[in-house]
Amino acid sequence: MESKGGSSSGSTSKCGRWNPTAEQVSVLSELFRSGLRTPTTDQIQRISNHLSFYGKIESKNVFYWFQNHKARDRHNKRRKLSSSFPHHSKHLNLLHCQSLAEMYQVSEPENNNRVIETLQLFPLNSYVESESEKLRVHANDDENGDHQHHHHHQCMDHDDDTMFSYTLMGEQMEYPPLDLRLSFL
Amino acid sequence: MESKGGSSSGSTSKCGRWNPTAEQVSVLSELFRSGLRTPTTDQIQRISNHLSFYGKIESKNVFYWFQNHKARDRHNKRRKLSSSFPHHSKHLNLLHCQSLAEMYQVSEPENNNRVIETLQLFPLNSYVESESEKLRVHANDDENGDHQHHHHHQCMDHDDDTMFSYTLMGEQMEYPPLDLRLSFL
DNA sequence: GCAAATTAATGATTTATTCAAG
DNA sequence: CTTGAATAAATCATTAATTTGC
Repeated sequence: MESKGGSSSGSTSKCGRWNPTAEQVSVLSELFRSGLRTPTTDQIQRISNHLSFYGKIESKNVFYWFQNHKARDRHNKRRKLSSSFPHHSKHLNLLHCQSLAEMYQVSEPENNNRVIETLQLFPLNSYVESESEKLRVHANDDENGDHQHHHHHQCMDHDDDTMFSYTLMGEQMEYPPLDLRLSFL
Repeated sequence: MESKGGSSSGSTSKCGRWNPTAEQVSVLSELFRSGLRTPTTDQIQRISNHLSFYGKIESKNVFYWFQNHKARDRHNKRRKLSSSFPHHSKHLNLLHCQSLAEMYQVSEPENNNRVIETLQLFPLNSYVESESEKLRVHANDDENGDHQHHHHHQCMDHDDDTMFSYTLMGEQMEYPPLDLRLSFL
């Protein structure tokens, strides 16, 4: 609420640290997106000048913003790459590949094999994957039987890859309660 | 009505497309609410396995469900956010894709001169994706403005790089539009 | 009550962007 | 500079809800 309270000279926050307004962040993000990564001193000065219209800002804030943003962006990208492997890329992987396991057989994670501990039982305490770190596991996937080749017409071939139900377990069971049903993760 | 007619192997519908049962949707929603957004192949497999108890399902259905749900959730949140911005007046409520103007980098006397050749306007509400989602900012290393792929899209197809004006968005605005605000560089 | 017609949801495809290996 | 990998956005398409006339 305070981030845009003062239109120009941000009086809201105690001047502990720069608190960018939404507009400032937008402009900075756009500059970043446009390819600007390490602005020159001159550019920093200009950016700061113009952003001062939206709130209190100093040149060093701009400098730090770009530095932090560059680093975090790189970090995020790296994490994203390492943690998510191809499930599906268009219909190449998921739909056309006979065995995804061949492609996705990643090595066994050392000790982090199981997934999302928080979810394992009751997920009532909502685990949120935050921007700082979404816990993600490169679990070795066992076979994924996604082999479909569907063309533009329906009549889809249902290779029911995972066709076993709880009836295997013997008795006729009711639907398990919702919260228990999540335990498979 | 018939959506759960077949308890397990959905024989009800003609296999046009997956028709999730209420239980399946419940579980998926619960997982989503718990923070799961892009399940790994392994997770998809498990989810599909366990949801098959409630009806016919395939892995790709799980995958698509999460994709769609994530996208639509994000979309809804974005719209909600943008509509709940009574703060700054007029020009702030640009919703989706609109590329209003392009701007050029003025020639910097220095050699370090980033380009910013064609900027599409970015959504102003993009600074908050959702409460459980990371702020996504992207770098772009498009240095020399050679876009070899421009498409015919309906929403944004502005190639006239010299056409822009403030008046597009209204008459008197407090803040210049974002893409123009970059012209100070 | 019931279906044809219409609308709203949502499953499934296609397209556009992105970073980063090569 | 090119291309691979992986989305996320946008779009297409089909199913369910619902409206409507009988």
